[in-house]
Amino acid sequence: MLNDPMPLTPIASAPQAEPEKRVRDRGATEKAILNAAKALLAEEGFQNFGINAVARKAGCDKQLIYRYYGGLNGLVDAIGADLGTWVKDRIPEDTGGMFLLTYGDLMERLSLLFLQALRDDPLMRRIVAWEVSENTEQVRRLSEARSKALATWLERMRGSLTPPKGVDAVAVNAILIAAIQHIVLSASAGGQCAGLALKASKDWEKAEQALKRIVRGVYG
Amino acid sequence: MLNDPMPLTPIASAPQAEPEKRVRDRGATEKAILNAAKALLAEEGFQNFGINAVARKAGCDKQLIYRYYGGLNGLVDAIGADLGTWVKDRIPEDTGGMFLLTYGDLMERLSLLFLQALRDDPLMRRIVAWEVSENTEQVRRLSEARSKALATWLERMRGSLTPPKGVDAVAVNAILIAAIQHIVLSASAGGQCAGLALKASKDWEKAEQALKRIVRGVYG
DNA sequence: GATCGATGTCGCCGCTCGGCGACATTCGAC
DNA sequence: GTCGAATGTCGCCGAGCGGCGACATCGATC
Repeated sequence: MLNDPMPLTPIASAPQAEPEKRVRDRGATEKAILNAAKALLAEEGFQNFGINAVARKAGCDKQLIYRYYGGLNGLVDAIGADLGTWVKDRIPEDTGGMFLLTYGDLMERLSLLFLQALRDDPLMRRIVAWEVSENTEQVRRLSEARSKALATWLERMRGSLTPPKGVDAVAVNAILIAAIQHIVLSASAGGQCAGLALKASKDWEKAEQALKRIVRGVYG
Repeated sequence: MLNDPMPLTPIASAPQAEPEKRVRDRGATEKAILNAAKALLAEEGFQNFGINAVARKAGCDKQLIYRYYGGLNGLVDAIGADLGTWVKDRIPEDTGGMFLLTYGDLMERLSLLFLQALRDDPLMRRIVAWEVSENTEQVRRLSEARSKALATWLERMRGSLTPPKGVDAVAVNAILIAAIQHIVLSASAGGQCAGLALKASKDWEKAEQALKRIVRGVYG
């Protein structure tokens, strides 16, 4: 994924194997930094996320992060902007709602899709965990970007379906989303949640079954 | 929150040289350390939780933490053991189940009780956030203690009621607990969750209403 | 060829961290 | 009284952190 850390160090001899010197390519460097930051966040979490770590991972000097992104905050903003692509990757065009007859059909499908998407996306998971653990400027920016991406995704998937009368869909859906996020986070961190094991796919089937039951219970 | 036997500590500030002589009381020092650790965790979260910070807050030398608790891990164990008291504080003896006719009644009540308890307990909130953010030895120990306390609480409150047939109560309840935990964490961190504001008591009423609806939907 | 801005690199600063060795003070047993 | 252990204190170490000034190198332009 990331370019190997340029063996330009003249330890033994002049590298004849490299006819062309590594180009000074600001765009590539910026990309390397951004990718390193995303990868670092996804792999290590926000605990060890800092200027030095990103620079190490990107194989560049940390000064460049200051120059190109204005420091960690700017870099986090860039990650947030990059999060917009999350939506496009996760909209199945073909099942755009024409087979979803009821709001319950829709929410059942969305719940399972969101669950799966979160399980498959370590970066998103780390960001969610970050959101509930800190309240710094960086987190706020990232959180806003994620929130917007999620809202856009829900909006696009919803189509023209409307929730049944008498149900506060915003509140209910917030709770459903909260449940999904926390279940995935718990599983990712400790392999279980409130006594429910969440490791084998059999475990996840039980969770999905329960989730469907809950959605159907409230939305019919 | 915690009884402070020493009137010398000003509010959340490093204790200066007291005119009053400080007695050599190992028990009191141990208590001060434990209280400082709990308070620090509750107030600052796990980000800045370390030997130096605890010692500073306790107004003692960090060496004593090593001596008395065997380091941070032992101190965390002590916090975990202390968590057992959580159960006793939150069992209303009078409404021990005799007015709860159905499992749905029970779970509705438990959900709201748990929600309120979490909202009122910053330490517990921080621990939950810690659980989903890290997977270190310390977190594992603390998490286990919390899990056991929660399970005990649920067990005692459940009484003799049994869930309806055909419902995977373990899975469903895990999702409900996950939802509550994440809602409270999100609110605590950012004042909202998935587009649902969670600041004013009016907001919380909406959330509670939605939660009740969900519980009733699945448990009747 | 000389110049100058863009790009990349190096090393220092002050700080906090966890850990620990060494010392100071007090108290109880004898 | 004496002495040893319990209790409390001090300061150092190596490491990592964010931040930044100064330098090195390259490419385009004149």
